Amino acid sequence: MGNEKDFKKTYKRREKIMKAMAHASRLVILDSLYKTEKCVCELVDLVGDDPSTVSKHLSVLKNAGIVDDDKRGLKVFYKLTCPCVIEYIDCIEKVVRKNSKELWG
Amino acid sequence: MGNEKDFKKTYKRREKIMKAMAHASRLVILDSLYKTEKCVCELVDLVGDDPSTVSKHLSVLKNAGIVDDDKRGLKVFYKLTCPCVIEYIDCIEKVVRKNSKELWG
DNA sequence: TGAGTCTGTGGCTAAATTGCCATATAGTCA
DNA sequence: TGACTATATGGCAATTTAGCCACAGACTCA
Repeated sequence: MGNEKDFKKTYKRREKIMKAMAHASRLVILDSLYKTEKCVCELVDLVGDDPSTVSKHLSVLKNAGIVDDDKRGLKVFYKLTCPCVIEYIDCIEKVVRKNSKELWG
Repeated sequence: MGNEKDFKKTYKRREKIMKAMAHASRLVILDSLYKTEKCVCELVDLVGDDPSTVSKHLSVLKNAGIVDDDKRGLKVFYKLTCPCVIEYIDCIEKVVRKNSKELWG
C-alpha cells in the first residue's frame, strides 16, 4: 500500500543516486563513460586527481549502481550501467542557462 | 575555446544543481512542486521537518536556481523554475530498478 | 497598537564528505 | 622469484552539511 516508511525509502534510494552524481569530478567521469568504457588510469589522467581519489569516486558511483567494473589483466574498466544518466544533463543545463540569463541577461 | 578552467567551471555549475537535489527531503519537495506551487507551511506538513529546516532546504534549492519564490501576504509560495528537473526521476528509477534486480532477482 | 501567524536567520553540535599520503593487493613479465 | 604497474583501502585532518532551538522580521487582523 505504501505507508510513510516506504515513501521515505523511495526518496532515500533516489537520494543515494543523486548524491553519487553530485560531484564535479564524478560528473566528468560519467560524461566520459557515455561513449565508451574506460580504465581507472585513463580517468585519472582525465580528472587530474590522485589515483586513490579517483578510485574512491569510482567506488561511490559503483556503490550507487551507476557504473559497473570489469577487471581485465592489471586494469579495471568502468562503464555506465544506465547510459540514460547522461540525459539528465540536458535538464541540468536548462537550469544552468536559466540561471545565467537571470543573472546577466 | 574552452580551457581547462572553463571545463571545470561547467561541471562545478552542474554539481551545484545536483547537490541541491541530492537530499531526500528536497526531492520530496521538488516532486510536490511539479503540479502546483506550494507555500512553506504546506511543505512543512509534507516533509515533517522543523519549519526552519524546511526553510533552509528551500534556500538551498532557490540558491541553485531550481525554485523561485513569490511572497503573497504572510505566505511565501515556491515553484519550480524548470519543471523538467523532475525528468531525472525516469532515469534514476531505471538505476534503482537495475540495482534491485541485481541484488535480489 | 498588540497579539498572533508565517517564514527566515544565527548559532551550535553531530555527522558526512573530501582528498591526500602511505600502504596493501593483484596481476604482468622478465 | 622479483621488479614493476594498476587499483583499492586505511587513516587522517579539513571542510561541508544537517537539523534543531531560539529568535528576528514581516504581515494580518482585531
